[in-house]
Parts: sequence; C-alpha cells; structure tokens
Amino acid sequence: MIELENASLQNLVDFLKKTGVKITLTRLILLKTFTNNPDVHFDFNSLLSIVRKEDSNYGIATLYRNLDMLIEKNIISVNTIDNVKYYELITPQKGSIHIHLICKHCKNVEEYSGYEIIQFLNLIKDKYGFDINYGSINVYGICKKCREKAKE
Amino acid sequence: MIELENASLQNLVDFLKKTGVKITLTRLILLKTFTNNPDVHFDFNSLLSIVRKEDSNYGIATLYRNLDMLIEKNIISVNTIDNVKYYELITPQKGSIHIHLICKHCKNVEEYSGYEIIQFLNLIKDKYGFDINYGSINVYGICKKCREKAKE
DNA sequence: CTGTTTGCAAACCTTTTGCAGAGCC
DNA sequence: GGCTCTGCAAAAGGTTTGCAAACAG
Repeated sequence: MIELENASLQNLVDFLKKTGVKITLTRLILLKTFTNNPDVHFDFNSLLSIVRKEDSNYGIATLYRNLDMLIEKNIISVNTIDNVKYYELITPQKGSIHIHLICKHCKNVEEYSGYEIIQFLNLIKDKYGFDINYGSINVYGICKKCREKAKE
Repeated sequence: MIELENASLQNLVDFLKKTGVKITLTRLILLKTFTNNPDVHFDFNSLLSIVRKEDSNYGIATLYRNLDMLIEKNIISVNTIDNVKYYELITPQKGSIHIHLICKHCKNVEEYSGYEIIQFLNLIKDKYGFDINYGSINVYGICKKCREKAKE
C-alpha cells in the first residue's frame, strides 16, 4: 500500500521532494486541485480548465506529464469509465481501493468504500499471494433510483 | 445479469438475430473467435490479426463497429489495463464478473473468478440496491513470483 | 428489393515527443 | 550553474466517419 499516512498537500510535497521531484508551480497547482477535492474524479479537460484558472499558460503536455508522474508515485490513480479516463487522489481513508457503481441508465457514478472491500481483498491476497498496491472496481448496472423510476 | 444461459456460438447467433442484427461473415468470424477462446482477453490488434486469418480484407472500421455492437448487446466486455483495451466474452460461468490481478513488475495478468466475488457483489447489491450487470475488478500489485524473486 | 453492413481513405481526437527557453535547488 | 521542467507545435496513435459498393433477409 502507499507509504503516505496522510494525503495532505504538505505531506505530498515533502514526499515528492524526498524522491527527487522538483516542486514547480504547475505541480503545486495540480496537487492542490487534488487535495482540495479528495473525493472527486476528474477527466482531463476538467482538470485542464481548473489548473488554467490559476495559470492560464498551463500546457497540455505539462498536465499529461505531471499526471503521469503522480501516477508513477502512487499519489493519484486513473480509471477508465466508458472510454473516458478519470484521475483521482489515492487516500488512505479510501483504502486506496473503492468501488465505482456506474449506472448505465442515468450515467451517474456513485463511489463507495468500506471494510467489506478490505476484507474481500485480503481474501484475494491470502489466496493468491498477491501484494495489492492499488485496485479499481467498476460495476456497471442500474441504480436504485432508475430501477424505481422504471417500475412507475 | 445477461439474458443468455450459454455463450455458445449458436446461442449468440440466435440471440442476435432475435434482436434484429444481421449475421454477416465478419460477425460470424468475430463471434467464433470469442466463443473458441472464452477465457482470453484480446487487445484490438490481436483480434484484427486473428480475424484476418479467415478474411484478409476484414476492415479496421468493421472490427470496431462489430465490437461496439457486441458490447452494446452485452456479449463481450472491454476492460482498460495500462492504457490498453482488452475485449473478452462475457460468460455465465465467469459470473460475468472476475478479477484481473495485474503485476506491475512482470506485467502478467492473472484472471480469477470464484464464489467470493459473487458473495462480495451480492453484499454490494443488497447494501446499495444496485442491480449489477457487469463488473470489472482490476487489482494492481506485485505477484507472488516477483515477490519471491525480489527476496533472493 | 430494401435497408444494413462493409472496406477504404480521410478526418478526428487524444496523447506523446522534440526542442529551445525558463526555473528549481 | 547544472539539470530538470515547461510551453509550443508538430507527430503519432487510436478510433470514427462518409461514401459507394456488396450483401443479408
């Protein structure tokens, strides 16, 4: 699992410095975007427009490169839903693993994390000797609301 | 869950006909590729070279279009691992949900399905009232072999 | 016979790369 | 001061689209 106890901006900055990454303006802006929104998963264009509010010259290539770096460092994760990539902060609170319940009908994505997932993954770990670092669970189906609407 | 009891070629053909899809040569070749390899997940280029062994003019656009159609009909699923899309047959045996254990080190992908997953998902279903149709569970980490090698 | 499907090539969109200049430590 | 990081523009990939011909039912 991730080495960080706390995904606060300061911790992340310290962690990156320790591993030899230079803390530049573009990287600070990006880190701030994630730590201010620990439960949001952003697609690329949303991220771009957010970071450009703070630095209107923020380049596309730079954003891609910084995202890759954060993924490499296990600070954020990517998850592809319906052909769109979503980036989000990995936090110990979320156990670095959580479920996305994706409603095929209303396209809404609910996030859920809880001890059942940890339990379940420990089972997999024990059975397969697989040392889990990060996981993404995407479940496609129909959500409660849509099912109830369909009955009417 | 999927309406088909059995993902045999004949059943799939009948199912598609019923829903108004014309059974063409390119579609038969693609269906055969999946039903002959129910446990394989193919990337696009592997699929293309396989189907072109039977029809050397099989077009790229046609393959994309046919894959989209099969996804739409819930016959196959896509799963993105490390930026590559993998297509595979959905079978009731697999419970339409299984786990991919992806080793970051050797890049090997182990597939695993079992009652624990069904159990786990039923839990989610009950707790959230979410009607599950298809799910993909990707777990990134280090596999047993690589961990043992690292110790040496 | 009619509407759908196909292959081709061009268009598209997302992501990556090369490079000269700017910035961190 | 040295080496990394950045923005730009061009290139590269992967996927989609428009069209005329071929084909399924």
